[in-house]
Amino acid sequence: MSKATAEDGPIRGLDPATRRVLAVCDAVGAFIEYWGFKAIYGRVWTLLALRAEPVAQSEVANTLGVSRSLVSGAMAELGRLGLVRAVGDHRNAPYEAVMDFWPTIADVLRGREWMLLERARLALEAAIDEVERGGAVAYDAGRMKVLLAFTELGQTLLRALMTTRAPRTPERLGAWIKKGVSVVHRVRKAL
Amino acid sequence: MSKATAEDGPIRGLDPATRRVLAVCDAVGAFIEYWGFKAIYGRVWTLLALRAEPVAQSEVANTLGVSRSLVSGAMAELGRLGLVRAVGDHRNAPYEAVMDFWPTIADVLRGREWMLLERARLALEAAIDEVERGGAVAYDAGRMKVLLAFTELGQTLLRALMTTRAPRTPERLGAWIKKGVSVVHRVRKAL
DNA sequence: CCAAGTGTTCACGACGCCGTGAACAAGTGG
DNA sequence: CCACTTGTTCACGGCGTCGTGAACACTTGG
Repeated sequence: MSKATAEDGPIRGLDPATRRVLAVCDAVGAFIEYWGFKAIYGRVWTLLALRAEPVAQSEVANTLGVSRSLVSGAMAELGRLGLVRAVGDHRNAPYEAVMDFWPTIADVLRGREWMLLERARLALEAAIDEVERGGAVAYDAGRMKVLLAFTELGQTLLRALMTTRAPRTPERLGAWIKKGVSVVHRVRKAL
Repeated sequence: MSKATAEDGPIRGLDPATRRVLAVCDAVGAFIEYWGFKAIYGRVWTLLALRAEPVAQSEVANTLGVSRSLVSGAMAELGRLGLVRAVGDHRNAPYEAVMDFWPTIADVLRGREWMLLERARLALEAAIDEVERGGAVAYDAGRMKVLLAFTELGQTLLRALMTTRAPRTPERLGAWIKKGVSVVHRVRKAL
């Protein structure tokens, strides 16, 4: 947890708004770090997302208090993921955040969580088959089937998330999120 | 990804069922590793879950091909989390898996993801307040509100997951999982 | 035309984490 | 009673990763 945050370096003497924004950057960075990404990705993207105008890499580095090389790598990866875009075509064009990050999340879910669940599912099916035919009494086929059901539930949930598309315009996005909240409440009561 | 798996060591010459089960252990371990736990927790728990009878720590270590010290630490942590239980009260009592792992997942979600979302939410609210009153034109309050809505959606979803309790008996669990699958499908279409 | 600034690449140092093996405590069986 | 097994603790080695700073390519402004 002793990662570098915005509190390091001579960042203290900034205007209050920037400090609040840096707190948000750190919070988002910590959040997505738990999702297997690098914290710096979240911090860079969040800073770009909250800034009204595109920002140059060096300014990002200064504001976040990290080196330019780190920002360069992060920006390249974010651009490859489609989460960030250079506005203008010249080399030193400043960057802006892509606010429609759902496709990227869906891609990541598909490429990572799905493969993990699929691998577990196939292994479980093979084990069930082996135990039920070979009569290996040391293992419990019933529990295997419970775990198998969970992998299938997980894959169903993932498939639903992957095929859902959030609206791209901010107004519609707000309504969509509100609807999502109410749907979650309904499902909660249905179970 | 070059972690130690069941393929290491002299594990090759085991009966087919055990090899299938070890594949499942590795798959679950890899899955759980992406959720911020140690892979060994998942491997140990899965082995106990698939075995029909309680197992001693040393046998777990032999089967998985890891040291006893590693199994000891993992077993202590799993016991503290309520995912594993010693059957019998003497020191060398063998262990069995607790199949009702949902309360543990809920605890983890509450203690970790919730705090991360809450931190982001508070930081965002502070930033919005600062920008709207101070008129810091460099930052975009509208985008902040979009992110704030997402944190609220996430917290609503989390709260629903945390307060849901899966049934404890295997038969009911199967029905519950099936119902969950159909609910997911309905929600998918509703959006 | 050159000087300052910007973005990219790479080798390096530092840090943290994982798993091991050895030493120790506690039971068990002959 | 003693050898053997089991479980626990701890210092260590190995490994991967993260961020840095220096060197380089490229652009821009005076």
